[in-house]
Amino acid sequence: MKNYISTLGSSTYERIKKDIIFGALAPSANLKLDGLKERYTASVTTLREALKTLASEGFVEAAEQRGFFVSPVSKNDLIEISDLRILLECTALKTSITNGDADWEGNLVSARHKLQMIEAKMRAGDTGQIELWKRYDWEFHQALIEACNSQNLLALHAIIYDKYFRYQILVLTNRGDEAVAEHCEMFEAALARDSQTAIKVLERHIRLGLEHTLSAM
Amino acid sequence: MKNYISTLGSSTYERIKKDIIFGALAPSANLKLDGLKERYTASVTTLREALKTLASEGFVEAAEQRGFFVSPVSKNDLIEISDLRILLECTALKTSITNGDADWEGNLVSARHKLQMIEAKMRAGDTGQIELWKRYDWEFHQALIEACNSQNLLALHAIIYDKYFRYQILVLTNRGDEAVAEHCEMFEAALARDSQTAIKVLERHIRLGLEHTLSAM
DNA sequence: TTTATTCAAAATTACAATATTTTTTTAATA
DNA sequence: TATTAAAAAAATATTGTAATTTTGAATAAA
Repeated sequence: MKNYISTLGSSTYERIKKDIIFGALAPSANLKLDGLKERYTASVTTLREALKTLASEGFVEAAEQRGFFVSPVSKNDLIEISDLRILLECTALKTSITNGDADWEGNLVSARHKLQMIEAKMRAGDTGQIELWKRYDWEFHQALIEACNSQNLLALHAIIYDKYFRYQILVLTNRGDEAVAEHCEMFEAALARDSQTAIKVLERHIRLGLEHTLSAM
Repeated sequence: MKNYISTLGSSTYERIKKDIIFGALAPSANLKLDGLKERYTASVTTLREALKTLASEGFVEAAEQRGFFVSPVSKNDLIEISDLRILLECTALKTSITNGDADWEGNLVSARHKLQMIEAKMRAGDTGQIELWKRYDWEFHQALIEACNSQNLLALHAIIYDKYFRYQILVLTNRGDEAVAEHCEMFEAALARDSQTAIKVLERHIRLGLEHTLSAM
């Protein structure tokens, strides 16, 4: 269940990635190796490995011989990312609802329960657990599509999800109640094996999030 | 136009990737750093950077603390990759045909011309230019979807295309005439801005390639 | 036959050397 | 004097090597 991070290399990679997604490393920020060495207490070797990997995933850009910087953000990029998320996640959702077994249902119920708990807290004004909220939102969406029978699709989706999420954090404000209701609808439709409805709601969910974020940029 | 490779790091990355796609490094092959050091005349630092990047793209798998190996192949993986290629490339093709301008048409005509030339040679029995054939096939498919207005989509597609291609090389035999005809049909449909037909042919093109490869595995 | 222990192989990481880019300073020209 | 060009210096990225850690195999003890 837990994602054990054993080597310094992989934990450094995870930390930088998290800092980019949550904005601690701002879009377009210059990533000097000397600076990162202090910040993450790792050697250039380790840091470059992490940065190269992040570059290949698109969280970082590498300017040959001139270092790395955090991938910039733009309205156009957000639109591309949102369209891709709709494409990938809806495709996966459809087959997942068709194929999902009892384990899938159980896991989905569990994920939705945890998401509801944190959503209630957030609604009550507790904004100190954004990381946990991200995790539970992710686990819910992941649980929905997990039975899609394509590891390759899930892998691509995971990256796109994170990129979409960075924009949400960027504008800080949350859609709140509306998004919570969409999660409910998706959950109900999925359990009822109504993939058509589930997909429709998911697309709306992503598209409204896009519009909300766009208007705040 | 040309993809200049300036640092040892990026050229090493490209060489290993090519060796994986063309099978010089066989599926599941163990990638010991000492061995690679000789083969690519590069240091472990450089090699690890390349391998980590390839791992993040899925051409290599990294077993923490126990080294790297070439990603294995399987029928199931090929099916996943083919489905993803259809999803991504058909989506891109649709918008590309809608948006493509005169430059797009010109580039497409050029790409198709070069592809036809090499296809004729291949049909005549010249099998010594598989790398060039790969390049022209790629450039043709890329030219078709280039105007899709999503760099993010094109980036994901590029990786999936390469993974699909590795399987084609793996079974060595080529569909030949059939595939050539499909390229023609796609080209005509694209220029006629008949995206429905183009998409239909593209899906058939990929699916027949899949079946051809599957049956040889 | 199983469990420790030791040894060898291999991966990970730090550090140092090299090469490249960027900035600053100096010199030359209009 | 202002402006451009050249040279030098500083900052930074890239790459190689060596030290450290971890794993896997071989041997010895239970």
